[in-house]
Amino acid sequence: MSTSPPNTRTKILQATLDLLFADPPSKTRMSDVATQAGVSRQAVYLHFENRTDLLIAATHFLDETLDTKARLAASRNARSGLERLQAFVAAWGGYIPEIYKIATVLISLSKTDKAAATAWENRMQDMREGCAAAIDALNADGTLSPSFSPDDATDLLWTMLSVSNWEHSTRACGWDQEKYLTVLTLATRTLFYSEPSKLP
Amino acid sequence: MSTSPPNTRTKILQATLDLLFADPPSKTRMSDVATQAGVSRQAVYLHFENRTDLLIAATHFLDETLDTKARLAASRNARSGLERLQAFVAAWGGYIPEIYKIATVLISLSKTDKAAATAWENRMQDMREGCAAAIDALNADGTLSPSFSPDDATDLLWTMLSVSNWEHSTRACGWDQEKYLTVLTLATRTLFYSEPSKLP
DNA sequence: ACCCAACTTTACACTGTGTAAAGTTGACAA
DNA sequence: TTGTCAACTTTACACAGTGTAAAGTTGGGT
Repeated sequence: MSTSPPNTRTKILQATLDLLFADPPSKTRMSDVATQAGVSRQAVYLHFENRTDLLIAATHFLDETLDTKARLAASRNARSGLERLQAFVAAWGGYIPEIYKIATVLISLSKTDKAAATAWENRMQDMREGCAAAIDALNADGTLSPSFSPDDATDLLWTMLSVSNWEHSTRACGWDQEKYLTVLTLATRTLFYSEPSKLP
Repeated sequence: MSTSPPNTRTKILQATLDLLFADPPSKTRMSDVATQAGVSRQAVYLHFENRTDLLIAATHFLDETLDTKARLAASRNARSGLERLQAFVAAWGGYIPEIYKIATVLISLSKTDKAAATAWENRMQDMREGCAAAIDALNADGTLSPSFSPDDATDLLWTMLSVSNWEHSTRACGWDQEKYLTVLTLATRTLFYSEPSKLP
């Protein structure tokens, strides 16, 4: 609804994302953000306590523009457990590239900054719930592989869909996004799905 | 053979490892290392160009004391492809906790430091060869799952055995080392091994 | 007695974060 | 019209950590 003049706070958040997703990659120092936003460095500190605070706010800001929740909720419409698993892998796997850059910064801040660590942990816990829901759906269908308990399957799926795995797949392995999705869909299916037995 | 008086270089490297693996965790600034080694901060710069150089040297130093090569070579004695896969998972999986701390530092330096990135990449490429050898052994036995090409299987195994996956498993998932090994052994077996067909 | 290499001491440049405080400006109100 | 207030700018500085520079010190070998 609102195409009103962007206030300074919004300009700063947008500038942060612009820099974070810039190609070629650029630094995201407080002064870079300020320059990009066309305000003074001090103005940034007027709106955000510190760099971590800014980056966490930028993450939320990005969520809004990406309509994160809606996209991840799509897998809830699947009819079977397997469908739901695959829809979740596709949704989350497709989402990662769009948050990758800021996720990386947040993760690396997490090592020294409690607030960043908590912010990232919360997102990862949300994501784990998606994993749990997919595994539970398989389990309800009776098509969860007997090799894994629901909890272990959830954790393993959670691990396999981590941002760092996506990074490794697309950087170190050199897979493109399509290949990543193909392989992960197949791998998770192989790991967690087993044909329903004929017996009741 | 040599229990000769440790020279300064060795004292510095040992001090670096002491700090890196200290519990509770401690900082590893150049001054911390110097203090721990009982030398001046400048002495550290006399032996190592910069912090990255020091940490890479410490990694090699750790390799020597851990006899890395020998441990990872053990899987070469396995008789079947499956045995070899499982031996490799066990060997590498058991190795990760011992290099985890320094690996983390090297990885985080990699983001800004070309030398650190190269050093870590080299190690990961060595590790990938172990993955490839295990997958090739399966393939030679005719027990590699037809779902994956040898290359894809190698990359996927490589990804699953990454340090960050170990970190996620033992931190976020809260698995202990034994559970990590159990789950990964089972998961890699499920993914990559298939019963030999009866037909020739 | 001298020298040299290895080390220490002191001091400083540089980057980036964060704090402090005084100045500017433009909108809105009395 | 003047005043005031919030948002912003400008300038300046403290602090941590890396890395450089250069002048001491010291102890073993010749």
